[in-house]
Amino acid sequence: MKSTRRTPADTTAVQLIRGAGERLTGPRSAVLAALIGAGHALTHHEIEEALRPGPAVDRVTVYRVLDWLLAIGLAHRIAGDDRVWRFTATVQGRHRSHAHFTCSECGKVVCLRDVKVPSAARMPRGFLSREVELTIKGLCAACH
Amino acid sequence: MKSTRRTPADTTAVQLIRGAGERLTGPRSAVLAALIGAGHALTHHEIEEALRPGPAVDRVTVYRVLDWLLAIGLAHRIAGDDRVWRFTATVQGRHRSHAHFTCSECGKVVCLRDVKVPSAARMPRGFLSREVELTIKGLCAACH
DNA sequence: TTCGTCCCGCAACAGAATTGCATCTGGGCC
DNA sequence: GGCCCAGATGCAATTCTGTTGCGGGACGAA
Repeated sequence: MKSTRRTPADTTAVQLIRGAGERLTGPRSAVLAALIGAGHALTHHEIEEALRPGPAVDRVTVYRVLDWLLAIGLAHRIAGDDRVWRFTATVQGRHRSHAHFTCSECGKVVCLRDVKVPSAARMPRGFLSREVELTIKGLCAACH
Repeated sequence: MKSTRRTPADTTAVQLIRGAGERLTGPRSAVLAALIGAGHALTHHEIEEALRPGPAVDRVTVYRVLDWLLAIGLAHRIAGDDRVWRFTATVQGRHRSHAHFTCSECGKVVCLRDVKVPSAARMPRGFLSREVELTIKGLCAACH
């Protein structure tokens, strides 16, 4: 799918990592570029696929790069219904509340930008709300 | 925690299974009673704990009973942020849309009854919405 | 009581993610 | 440009969660 040629996503990825003052390495920019270039949330397996044409990257390294992206806030992690983590590049300015669509058939996850999420809700005594996530389950265009 | 003595949850569980016209067995009523008696969503591991004082039940049997409870609609399954399924007894009349709270610290999940969930949302072309789930992440009373 | 369905327990398996450790490297510093 | 080391990477082994196959046994209808 993706060629080894430099893409806009690559340069964006490098800029983001540099801008964050973090160490730049091959696996890091490659994984981030894959997330940026994808139109939906990627599983670890899909990320490996996307990295295929380039130099080989160890599975464990991908996991560690993803953890690192989460830690510095450049990526976001979603728990799907198939017990597999999915990752997206973080879009600036949208952190706390957002909506996702999950396909019950193929597991595909996409971020829904237009859906507004209730920002607050009544909680049991002593509970603290930090983040609100709205998940819509159904069938995607391909499985419908 | 729970004694082997018969509890209200036990009798409710037996009634629900009988009422559904399903075969009644020890593991089935025990698992359902554990779900009914708990104040929050239970993991498979927590269910095993809850069953501990009674006769031993195999791990696989617990999984199968849970699948069966899902199939006949007596239980509901929630995907937590820690890649672990959690289960609750289904409350009559509340199926399609509901809200959960997840503790980012200990992973505890509780159902929120008072929160109303947006019933519909604008979807990308060709996508079909079946179920809407609202998840609030934060800290529970114990971890706060 | 008899009997057939299907439930249970045991064992082996599968997939995702994590941990330990030795090696290598990005980039700050001279 | 070359040196150096914190920390990033690769490999192997392990943990954790959940699934599948199969033979024996129990539930409940007749």
